[in-house]
Amino acid sequence: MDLRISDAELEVMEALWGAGHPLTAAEAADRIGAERGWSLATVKTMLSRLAAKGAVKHREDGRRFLYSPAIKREAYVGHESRRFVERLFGGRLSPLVARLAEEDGLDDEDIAAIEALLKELKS
Amino acid sequence: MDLRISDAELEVMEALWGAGHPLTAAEAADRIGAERGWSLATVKTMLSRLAAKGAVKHREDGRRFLYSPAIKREAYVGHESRRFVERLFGGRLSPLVARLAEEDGLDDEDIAAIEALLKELKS
DNA sequence: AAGGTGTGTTTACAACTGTAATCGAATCGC
DNA sequence: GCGATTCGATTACAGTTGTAAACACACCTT
Repeated sequence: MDLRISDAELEVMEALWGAGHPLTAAEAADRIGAERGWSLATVKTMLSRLAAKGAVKHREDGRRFLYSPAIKREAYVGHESRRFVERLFGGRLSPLVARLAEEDGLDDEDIAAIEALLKELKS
Repeated sequence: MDLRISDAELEVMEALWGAGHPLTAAEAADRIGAERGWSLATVKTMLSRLAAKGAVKHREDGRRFLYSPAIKREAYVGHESRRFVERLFGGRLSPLVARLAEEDGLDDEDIAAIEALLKELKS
């Protein structure tokens, strides 16, 4: 998967992933527009671009489209995560943890969750 | 720091950070060109753009420049890391760890290093 | 003195991004 | 039926990115 999704496009993907069911362009815009302050036109552009990239697919429903993600969030997120640790940390996660820890990017809850995960991994 | 450094630009920054002392454009190109296969012209473009962004500074040495990073690698990397976990994981690191773990993005050595870090943190 | 060589600077140009406006066709409300 | 609304599609347009080539000027070599 060599699929790159831009920041703005990701916003739209999150709306689709979050909905859990296909959305029209207008519905997607409703789920975003508020804070982001986007016009409907912008959301439509994003959907077209995402469709061109193969990140979303659409089914016709009368004269409009119902859009849904063509890739799973986990897959995309996993891909980007690997790319990221590769790019900045030589593929190792520990230096990232170290860096965030050093800047107080971690609270106790997060730390506990990570420890639990690792414990799980070793069993 | 709202500084964005592109993939190609980062390559040049890594050369400067890696050198540990100021470099001329030609020297920077030497430290990169090989695998990346860039022309000297490309490296010069990157250095100009990085200078314009304030990511590198240059001192004159006769009729050429000696370039050095204007920001520390740790600062940049920390900034980007926060941005990344914010963007995809709501600011929590644990889901990133979970995702990578699930795709075998972690080897034993890395896991041990993380555990050691966390243990350190709690003391 | 003249021609090559190395510098930074300017210009190039297509692809991708962010952010829409416009357009032509279909449909809905009345 | 006909104007208003709503779609997707097309076009816009400036900024960033990747990847350089061209240019003007200084210096070095012969």
